[in-house]
Amino acid sequence: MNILIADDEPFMIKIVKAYFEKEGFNILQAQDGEEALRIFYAHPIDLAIVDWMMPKVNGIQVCKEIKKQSTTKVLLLTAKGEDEDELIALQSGADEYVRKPFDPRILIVRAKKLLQMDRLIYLGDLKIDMDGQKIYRNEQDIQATHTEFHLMKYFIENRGIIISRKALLDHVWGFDYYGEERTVDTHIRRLRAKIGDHTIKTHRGMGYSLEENNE
Amino acid sequence: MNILIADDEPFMIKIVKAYFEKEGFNILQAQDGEEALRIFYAHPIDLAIVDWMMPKVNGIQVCKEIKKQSTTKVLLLTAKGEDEDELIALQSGADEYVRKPFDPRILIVRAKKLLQMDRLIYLGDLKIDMDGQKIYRNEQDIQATHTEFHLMKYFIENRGIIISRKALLDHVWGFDYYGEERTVDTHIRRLRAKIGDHTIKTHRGMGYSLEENNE
DNA sequence: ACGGTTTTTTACAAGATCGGGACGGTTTTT
DNA sequence: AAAAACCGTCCCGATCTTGTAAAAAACCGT
Repeated sequence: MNILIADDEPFMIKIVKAYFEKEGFNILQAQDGEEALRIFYAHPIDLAIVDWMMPKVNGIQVCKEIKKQSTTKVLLLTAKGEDEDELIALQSGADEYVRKPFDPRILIVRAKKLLQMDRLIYLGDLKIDMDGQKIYRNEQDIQATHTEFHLMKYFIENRGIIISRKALLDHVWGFDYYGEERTVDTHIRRLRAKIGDHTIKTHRGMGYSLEENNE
Repeated sequence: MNILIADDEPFMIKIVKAYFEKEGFNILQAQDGEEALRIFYAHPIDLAIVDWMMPKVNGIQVCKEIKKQSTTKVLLLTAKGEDEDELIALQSGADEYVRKPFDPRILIVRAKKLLQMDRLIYLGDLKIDMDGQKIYRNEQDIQATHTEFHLMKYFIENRGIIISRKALLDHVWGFDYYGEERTVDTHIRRLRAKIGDHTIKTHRGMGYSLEENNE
């Protein structure tokens, strides 16, 4: 998850950065609006946390520019406290608005809400969207088929533990499915080809398991 | 659009009601948490604006109850002003949090944002006017029909995720619609003809999805 | 090192799914 | 009233997915 923080106060960036990195986010930083946009165009940003008052290009302009190009989430920060400003912020397309000074935990909560972290699962270079039924590898949709996705889903729900072919047939294909156990092998193989060999481990005579740490 | 307002101060309800009705919303009101839930169960509510401090059942509880049952949006109102409270509010599942006293216009903006109204969405060479019910391609109105627009709207509200035909029938045609699933295909085809083939992607055996980046 | 067993790989045919064309019925516009 | 637009359904050919079988490779205890 890449988060861009744009603020002209180095101290502010330092604080926010520290909190977000503790939560496992990857942080990119900018000191003014121009730099913010340059970074935005050069990297895949999931969320931009932008201060309103910045040199060169202000936060509102950055927000509008980002929103014109993409669906990247934007959170506006501001030292101002007028209701009027909040209106302008929201109308410029910002997804969220937080007033300075703020409790950093609130920023985290709001950021996570914007990023819909609850439906996304990260596993090494993989990202699984449980709602969207998609699997990404290095941000690229691997185009998993129906069975492949449900296989992956069941592995994730039982990650780390060894699952027998029978259990997989029962849960992915349905308990009333009648077919060869070896069919599972083929689908494991197809899935492996898409997500990388290392992620699903074979346990001879027992079944397969999804490994937490791949490498 | 049905909005439920729950607050124990009649004056508060009166103000909010007035503003929202001016915007064309249909308002239902409750004086305490118990009444709020009763109304919620009896009517299709799009958004619940709930005061934290209420007799019998408080706002947090109402929020949790609503979220347990549905995906109805909840906006919490509060006279308190602690950051701590905002955290509790968001963690209880509330979608938005507004402190009293507030500028009614902000409440409107936030409500509309939650309801995904009044928004212009850009998607490659497309522009979708959620409010005006129009879709433009290269600034040209593509003259989408009623069903086509609502199909598009639902895709946008769930962009990037794979949506089954059944889900589309349920949400675009209505959960009580009885008809062929393949009808969806035909409308997808007609929509594609107007917006370009690339935007809506087919996922064999799963459904369709609206892609963020059309390359 | 060997032979039996289990897993991986390859190949292919059956089956399911989808896109597009066409059509008739209904509603809206002219 | 006629014409146009819109909607839902059906069908067919093209395409993708899936299950199975069979060959190749890997594994394991002796």
